[in-house]
Amino acid sequence: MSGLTERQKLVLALLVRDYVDTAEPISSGRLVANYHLDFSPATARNEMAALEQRGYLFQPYTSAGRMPTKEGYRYFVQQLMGADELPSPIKEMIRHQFYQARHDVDDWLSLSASVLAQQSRVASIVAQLHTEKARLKQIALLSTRGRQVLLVIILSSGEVHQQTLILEEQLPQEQLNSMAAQINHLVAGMDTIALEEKRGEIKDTQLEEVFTVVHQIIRASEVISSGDVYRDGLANMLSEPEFSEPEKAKQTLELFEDRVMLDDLLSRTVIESDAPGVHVIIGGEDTWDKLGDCSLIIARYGSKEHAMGAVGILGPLRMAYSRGVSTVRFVSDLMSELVSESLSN
Amino acid sequence: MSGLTERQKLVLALLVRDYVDTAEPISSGRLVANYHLDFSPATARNEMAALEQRGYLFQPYTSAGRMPTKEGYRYFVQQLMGADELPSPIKEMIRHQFYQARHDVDDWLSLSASVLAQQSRVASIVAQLHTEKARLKQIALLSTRGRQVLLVIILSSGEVHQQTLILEEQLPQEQLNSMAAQINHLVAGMDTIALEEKRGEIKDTQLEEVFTVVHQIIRASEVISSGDVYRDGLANMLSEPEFSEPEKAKQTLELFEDRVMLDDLLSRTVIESDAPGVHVIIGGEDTWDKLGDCSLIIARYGSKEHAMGAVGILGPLRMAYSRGVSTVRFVSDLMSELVSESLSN
DNA sequence: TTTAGCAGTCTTCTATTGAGAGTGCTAAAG
DNA sequence: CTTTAGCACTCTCAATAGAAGACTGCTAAA
Repeated sequence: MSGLTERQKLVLALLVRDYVDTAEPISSGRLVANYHLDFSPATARNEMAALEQRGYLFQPYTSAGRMPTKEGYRYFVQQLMGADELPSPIKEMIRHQFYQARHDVDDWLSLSASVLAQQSRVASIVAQLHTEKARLKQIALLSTRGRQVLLVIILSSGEVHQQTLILEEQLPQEQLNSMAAQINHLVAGMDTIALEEKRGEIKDTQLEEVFTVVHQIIRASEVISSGDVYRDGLANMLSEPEFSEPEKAKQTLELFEDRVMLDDLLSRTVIESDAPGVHVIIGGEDTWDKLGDCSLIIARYGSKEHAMGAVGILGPLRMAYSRGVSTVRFVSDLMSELVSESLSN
Repeated sequence: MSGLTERQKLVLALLVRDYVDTAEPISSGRLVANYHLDFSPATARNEMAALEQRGYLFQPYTSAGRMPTKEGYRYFVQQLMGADELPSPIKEMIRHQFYQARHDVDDWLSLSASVLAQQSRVASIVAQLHTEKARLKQIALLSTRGRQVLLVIILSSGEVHQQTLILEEQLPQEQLNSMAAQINHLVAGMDTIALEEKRGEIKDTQLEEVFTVVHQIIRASEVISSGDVYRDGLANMLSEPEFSEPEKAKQTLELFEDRVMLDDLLSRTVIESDAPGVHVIIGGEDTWDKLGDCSLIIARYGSKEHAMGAVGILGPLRMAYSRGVSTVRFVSDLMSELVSESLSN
């Protein structure tokens, strides 16, 4: 089986485009008229039949118009889709928003999620990831109130973890400082294995408790997984006609609420695959079955060596892929830029 | 207009109960048969007509069964609803879950949200609030990576804020420590006004930058508003028949996604009202119009002095109020207990 | 190879109808 | 005076049928 003819590609591309706009099966006549094609509806019909033969199109019922299959979307994205750059004014606006948030790194993440949701009109996901082997840089212990103490852990990757502990008894800040200093002195730069070996050297009970928590957190960081996940634009999704059946909507929402699934999705796309750039996963099948009838456009930001993460959008199969890819690429590039800038000195 | 007769109350209570179960208009015959009432359907019809007269019931169309109005639900909740305690095994299970999370205060919040969502089968909201006038307790500056520095701010209420700053140039941790010590020495215990007056005493540029951020954060804390908001159980909602129309579902989801609206809702229920205990807000009208056709069951946890937070559930009007109130009460009491325990020394 | 013409197929819309559910009213019974 | 049986009436809902419309696939001609 050889490739598609140029005309078949044209028909497929236009059909996908039209279907994404209208969400209705596209007929031969409609296609020819809408795009002023220089061949007749009958010819278009022949081509459409050929495309159906190959599994790129299907009809919801005999003698209705045709819609793209998942395969059809995949072919479109891989072979036919052109770049659909964001308009400059929008790019400028986004840059400006990030500029205003430049002082607060944490805001970048929620801002990314918000920008993606707004631009793509579907749901967005932004996550911090850690891939590097975790080494402890330093910890701090800060008295907050009563017996509550905030433990802040900073890893060599720049990743920050925090946890509120409840001590056996209230301790003054000075003593907490000295405890933190002891731990820092003892274990700075160590990974989980080296850390384990140091355990014997700790005598004090309180200190050991803190040590245990530090150890746990660092061990948790060694598993490839994501930290905070930011989401936005959920409500966008529900406007799409594909989610008018509550069953579908519920499934998708559950996917979106389930951290474990998201983690899995993110790590498989972004971490395991070495290829940089934007990944497009169209619908679920075997490996991605969790995705169901949704598509994911996702990209890594930051560099492999540094703390990094992933930004992406999640929408129905019928999605403006071209625009989506551009948006995700733009935002991930921007994030990479900001991160690397903030690390230089 | 005098109150309802006992029999009217009975009819209303049973009707609400039945309607909450079935989501279908309840007919006189059905009510009498289902609950083995010792009067006839005709009598029930008369009572229902009287209840409709008062605005507690309505018919979706002539000669259909009847459903409760918002007013009907309100009367039910205020006058008729009995306590519907959680079963002991479930209480034990929840206690056990919290026990396992006892070391990590932050987990309490997400756990609360998860428990509420699971028990009530609707969506849950858990938020930390601050009501107290913000005073600075201490800050810390921790070098994370490159020019990025983590600023941790602890208020006298025990509230923790953090923000990642990007400095002009990379500084060693020792210097950051000394900067933090300077600021702590200068402004510990101060509120925003006192802080403003101290601004002049700072000469160093870097120090001033940090000072500005601290000032901003503390000022932001003076506005009554919530910090992190935890949500869960969104997918539960979509199973309810009232959200089968996508329009409704979208509205509700937007309410749930909109932090500003939630903040407003929370602060008005929980902070402005002095009454402790569980609040039930049924549907939106004038003051609560944002709520639309949803109900909110919410309670404060912690004590007023320590400004703690709120836990609640958000569901359709047709909600198991009795069970909902018990669940919210149980969780908020549990949280109060845990918090006060963690503060004692 | 392309295309006009056309028969055939399937959905969708509208109208109609009948069944069923439940009410309100009336008048009788308690 | 309260309660209840009986009944006419109303309105929804489901099913059916028919007509209109939208497209296709095929065939044969260009």
